[in-house]
Amino acid sequence: MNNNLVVKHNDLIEASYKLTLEEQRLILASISKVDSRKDVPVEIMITAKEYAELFDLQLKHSYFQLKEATNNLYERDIQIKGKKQTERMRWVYKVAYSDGEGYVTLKFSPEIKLYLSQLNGMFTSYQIANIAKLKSLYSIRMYELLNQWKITGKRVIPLGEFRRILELEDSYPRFADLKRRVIQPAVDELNKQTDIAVSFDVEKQGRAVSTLLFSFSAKPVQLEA
DNA sequence: AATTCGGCTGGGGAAAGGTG
DNA sequence: CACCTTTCCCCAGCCGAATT
Repeated sequence: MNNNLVVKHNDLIEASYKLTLEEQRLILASISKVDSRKDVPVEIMITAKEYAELFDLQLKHSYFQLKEATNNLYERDIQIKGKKQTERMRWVYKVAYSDGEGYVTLKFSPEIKLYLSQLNGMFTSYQIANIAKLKSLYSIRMYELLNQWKITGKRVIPLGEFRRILELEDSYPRFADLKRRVIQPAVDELNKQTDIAVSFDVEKQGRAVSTLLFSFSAKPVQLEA
């Protein structure tokens, strides 16, 4: 057993991608099996039981969820901003579901591995338990983006950058809608379900919002359910 | 211009419930 | 314990009206 720690290079935190909640959970469960100081295991195995326990789900529902999430994940891609180019790649290059045995295996793409292992500096880490209760699509991403700046407790993100990271460039053209359907729900959920207390403000250029300003701090230690 | 608020729709998450 | 289908409800996403 490990301590279910997720460690990602910051370029991965700020990469542009979109996953469903289940796919996101699968990725995080997989990453938690990687020792960021060492090499990524060739193949990672997740059992339905582990999955259910990590995210507090009923076991009988986790089989199908896990199977579907795994198959969907195979199709997902991610764009990572390099120095000169933005690279597009897949999360995994192989997945398998073992019928009758209740587990999946997956292999991270070689390129993705670069952001998960042999890390020294420029990475963000947190416990899965801190985000296990999050259900809203963007909450987990937001948690990571904030956590990256844990030392200062402040995160400033240009609006365009925020949209790029969450792949919301073509959605919610009106900022008011983005705020109501994405930012506010995520902030509310983080305040309710995680170990940090968050508030946010905006900066305007003329009349339009140009930058998001998040402030956050660790909540006083509370009892874990 | 921008905002908030109200409301509509489609799709998906997850609960309910059942099989072997 | 492993697996599957059906059903329901929530919410992502969009839009109009009133307001600043």
